[in-house]
Amino acid sequence: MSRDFPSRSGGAAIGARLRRLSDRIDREADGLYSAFGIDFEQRWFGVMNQLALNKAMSVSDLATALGVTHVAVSQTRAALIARKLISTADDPGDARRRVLTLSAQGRKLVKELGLLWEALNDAAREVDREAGGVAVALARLEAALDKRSLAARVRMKLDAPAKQRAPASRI
Amino acid sequence: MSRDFPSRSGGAAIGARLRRLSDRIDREADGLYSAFGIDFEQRWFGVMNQLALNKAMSVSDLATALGVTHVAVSQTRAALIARKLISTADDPGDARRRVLTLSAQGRKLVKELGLLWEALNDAAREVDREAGGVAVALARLEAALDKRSLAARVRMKLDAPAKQRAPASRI
DNA sequence: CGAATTAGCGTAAGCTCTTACGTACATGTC
DNA sequence: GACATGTACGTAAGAGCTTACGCTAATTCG
Repeated sequence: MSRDFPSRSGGAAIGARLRRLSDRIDREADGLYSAFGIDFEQRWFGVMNQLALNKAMSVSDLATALGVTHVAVSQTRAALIARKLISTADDPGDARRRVLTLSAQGRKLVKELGLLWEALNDAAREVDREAGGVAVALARLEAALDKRSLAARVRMKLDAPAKQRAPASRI
Repeated sequence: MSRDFPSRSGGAAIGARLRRLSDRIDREADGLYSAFGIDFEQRWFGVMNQLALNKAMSVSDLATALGVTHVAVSQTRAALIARKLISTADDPGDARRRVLTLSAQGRKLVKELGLLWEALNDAAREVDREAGGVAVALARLEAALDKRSLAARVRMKLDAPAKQRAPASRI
């Protein structure tokens, strides 16, 4: 909570806001799977999608592709193995690596989900357009922070004695 | 993980992305507090800020203002009471309610944090401008989803037999 | 060639929210 | 006045990530 960036719009914390947004989207997707009688969870999407696109991937490759830690991928790996949707094998070229692939059952499910995923994607694009490009804005936000971190910007502002600051206005 | 909305930019899941962004911002702010020798956590900001602005507020008022559940506020309340930054009292007009206020120590800390918060806010606005208005885009995203949910949009797309769809393109 | 360093991955525990539930209180209805 | 319903809030437990750690394997360096 209390993550403000920047904190306007009624002072709603952006962190909680972002999380609520993503939770909402996931919940709606989960609801669609249920409505279509498909035993699937949106949080598996990334791994299943990547394996459908790339045949076989390691835990660390998936982590990089999905932008999460290898631990999160490992946790999803365990859930998908339990449901027999993927399988793993040792990498003959590197004993440290595990190669994940879709099982026959997993491929079948991905095929089944194809139309729904396509429609989800179309709907997501539509909403993003209406919102004026959230994804692009987020990419720019990441780039801006990479260029100069928030902490560095704050330090610059605190070290600028000549500049006259507006009166304090917390939000 | 695997939350795609929409899923491009290397397929990074927007959910994880949003969370990483907010975690990053919080961590940078926490780092600044440490650098200035101030025992404070960015996650308390919302509650402390609201109490500084509004004198006294109930748990549910804070929850509404901050856009989180009352449970999250209650959890923060406990942490801030443990650190003697706020205090609570019964509401004479409604025995169900607890009124939270800044303690003397809390007011002193808020005063101490004033300049840093202001600089943080300026930096946040600056980054938001460079990113092309993330907060505004997020507000529009919420509004678009309120207008028509993602699930409703998906259903419309699946129920559109006349429209010819492009070949399946998972991302 | 052996030691040091880096890489891959699984497990445990923590973070910061959430939902579910229960208790107490306030309000509305008959 | 009694009962039903709604509200406020605290606690327990869960979600979905994270960090920390440890083990094994591969690579680098002297």
